[in-house]
Amino acid sequence: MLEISVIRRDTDRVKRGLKVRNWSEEQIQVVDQVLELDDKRKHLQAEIDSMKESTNKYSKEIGDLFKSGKQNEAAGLKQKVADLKEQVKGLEESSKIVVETLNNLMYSIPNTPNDLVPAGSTEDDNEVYRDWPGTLPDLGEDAKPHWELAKTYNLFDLELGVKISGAGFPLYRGQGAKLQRALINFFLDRAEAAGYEEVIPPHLVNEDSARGTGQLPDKEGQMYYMEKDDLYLIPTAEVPVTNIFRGDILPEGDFSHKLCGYTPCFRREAGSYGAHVRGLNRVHQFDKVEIVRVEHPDRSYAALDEMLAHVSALLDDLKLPYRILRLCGGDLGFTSAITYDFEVYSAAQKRWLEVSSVSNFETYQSNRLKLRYKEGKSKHLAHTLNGSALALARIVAALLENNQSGEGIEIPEVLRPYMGGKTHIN
RNA sequence: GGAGAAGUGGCAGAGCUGGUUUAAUGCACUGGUCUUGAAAACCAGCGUACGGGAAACCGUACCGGGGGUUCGAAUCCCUCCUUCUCCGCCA
Repeated sequence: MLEISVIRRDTDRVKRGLKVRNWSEEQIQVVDQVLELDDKRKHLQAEIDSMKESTNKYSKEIGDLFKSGKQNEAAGLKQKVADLKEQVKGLEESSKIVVETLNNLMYSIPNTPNDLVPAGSTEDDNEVYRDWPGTLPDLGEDAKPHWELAKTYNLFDLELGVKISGAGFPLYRGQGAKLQRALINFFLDRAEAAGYEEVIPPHLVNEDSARGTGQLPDKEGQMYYMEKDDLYLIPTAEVPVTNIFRGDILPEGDFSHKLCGYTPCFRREAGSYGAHVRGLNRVHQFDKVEIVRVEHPDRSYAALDEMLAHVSALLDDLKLPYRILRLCGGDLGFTSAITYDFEVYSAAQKRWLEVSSVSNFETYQSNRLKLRYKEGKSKHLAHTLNGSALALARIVAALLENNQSGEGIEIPEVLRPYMGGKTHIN
């Protein structure tokens, strides 16, 4: 969440940010409410503290009286303390309500967008940051969508997934399963080569973790929840990997934190049905390699550029046509200051599929995580970033469609070492 | 899952018959004295959060989390979590 000190100091900027996110003037008033409540909170706290100071002093005096055998003189003081405690109790109740209300409001304020983020309300307002320079492949009318190709070559089976689990849980098999494995290994090897340390994190996380990266309370309905154990299935590796740093204070200059991890991702995607979610376009479980960085505020945007270059290189090597979008305020994630989406062109469906999202959260997550770094004697919130590199299901969809031919599906050269040297799936 | 033990500041570790504990002591760390330099020795400092203050500094809270008893809780009670030992189960 935003720092209260920032809301106080840069009130106008915070409000402008909400406007970029398409908030109404009325909604934006929440900022003023927060400041009022914080004042209230401080007042109450000061009052409570000074009363407690008195009770502490009286208690000490009582102790001294007892030790010097003047028990009867303590009675009056005891009464004073009892009265004060009664008052404190009342004030603490008020304070609790104020703090709770304040926190809820704070949680409801999204990150302030970077100045580069265009205003806008829907995905149609996203800015094309880098378009595909070439012409898009035209496979003609005979081109098959990936779900048909999957049947032809026995790559994945959605009906079996339905039988075993339900809609949206694909079962990969044969060359399709191997292709998943190949892509995961390719992505991990590339991340490792770029200096990211590989981690295999837990796939279920507790509430603190889900809150730390901002999935809670904003996206509660998006996650699978295990009530019996009070755990959430991760919607992305971002959650367990970023939470590695929850509560940390990094030593001076210690910004070598580049992590990558493969995990399955689980998303409820409630209410998303219809033709546009066919096949692998939108599923409840998919595989993804994520890259995560913790950076000094002065260098986080340089890191973001590196991450964009990293993801671009992956897609270049897979020979998939793609474009990069800079998300507009209305489409920007709640916790993000700026997000670039990568979309690949899926030639049979003739549509762009989002395969990566690379974001700088600046201090929004680190404030919730209490992730700081030391600089001299002071401590400051670090910047956190992450990006998909890459999400598999839609990459597979595009790969199958774009690479189909009479000889089967051509395997991109960079994947062949992972596919037993084969050039085609057939 | 069952039985038992334990969780104290960066680490180790006392306190746990409730009130000189503002959490002892050691190590680590920082500054200083000494030294050509270093080590050793000695001296001093050394946690986090919130609030007040220009600052020095002051106040409050924190001894796994939450709640309770009491004028007063690291210390007593309840509850949850975690770790360790033994047993059971198991990839």
